[in-house]
Amino acid sequence: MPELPEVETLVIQLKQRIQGKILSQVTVIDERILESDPKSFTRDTREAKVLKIRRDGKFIGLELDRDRIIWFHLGMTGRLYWMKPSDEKLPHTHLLFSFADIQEQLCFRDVRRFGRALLTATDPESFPEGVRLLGPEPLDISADEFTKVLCRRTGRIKSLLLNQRIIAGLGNIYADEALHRAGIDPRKRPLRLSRKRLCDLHAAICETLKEAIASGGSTIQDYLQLDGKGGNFQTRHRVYGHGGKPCAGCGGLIRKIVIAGRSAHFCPSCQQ
DNA sequence: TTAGCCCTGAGA
DNA sequence: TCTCAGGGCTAA
Repeated sequence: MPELPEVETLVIQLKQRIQGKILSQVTVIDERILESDPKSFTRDTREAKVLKIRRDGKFIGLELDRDRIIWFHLGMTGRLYWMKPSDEKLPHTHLLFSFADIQEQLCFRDVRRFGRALLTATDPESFPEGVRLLGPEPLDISADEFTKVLCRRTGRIKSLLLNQRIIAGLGNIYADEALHRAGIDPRKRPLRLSRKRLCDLHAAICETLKEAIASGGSTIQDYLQLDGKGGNFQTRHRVYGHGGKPCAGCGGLIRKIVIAGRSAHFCPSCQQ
């Protein structure tokens, strides 16, 4: 379940390895992962130079010369990894990218195929809808803007944080963790939260995301960094995956409930 | 706003 | 063999 910190970690590592490099060949193994025509995906990227790597919410974009961008969304189990010529290709590997001057191949695999890849032009109108409709990045906006975005909404705070059109990049892990840090019950509606508490939530989100990026993200099931190493932030989770265990803050039991079809973990006494 | 669907592997 | 995990999309 790669969220903003996991995707940001990959983007940092991709910048170090492939920024400025030339794509020598792109191989489509399973075209079901593509939202673009497979033929043009390989044709229009061949011999292209990677000018820049960008992150928009949970999307990764490789900006190429020739006015093209390769977009990846990792869904739940999507991974980008390096494969040495001597390595055996992992099952469920759908795309291979070879670069001039790099021996290893960059691979895109996704066991559950919730992820996707596509090629677009560079004008924002051509971007994938998921990128075009993205809400603001939590780390880029002020507490005031964050409050404005949320206060008009009537849904439950947890569901709103997961909605990419409202705020970009949060998923189940970091929404639960930030709500716990801010002491807010995930079932609460923003209308019933004071401005001060929404500001606290914004601060908690930023703090959680920054710590997670510094830890290389959270490795729970599938997520690994480009070089196959795991992140470390999972050891600092306070509620996510801790249902039925004692809360580090008060010793009470952490509850796991379902809100709009998504699991939510929280401490009923610390979060009101 | 929310339920259901897609998809596959892990664990009961 | 069944249930669960969940990001994002669609339909109700």
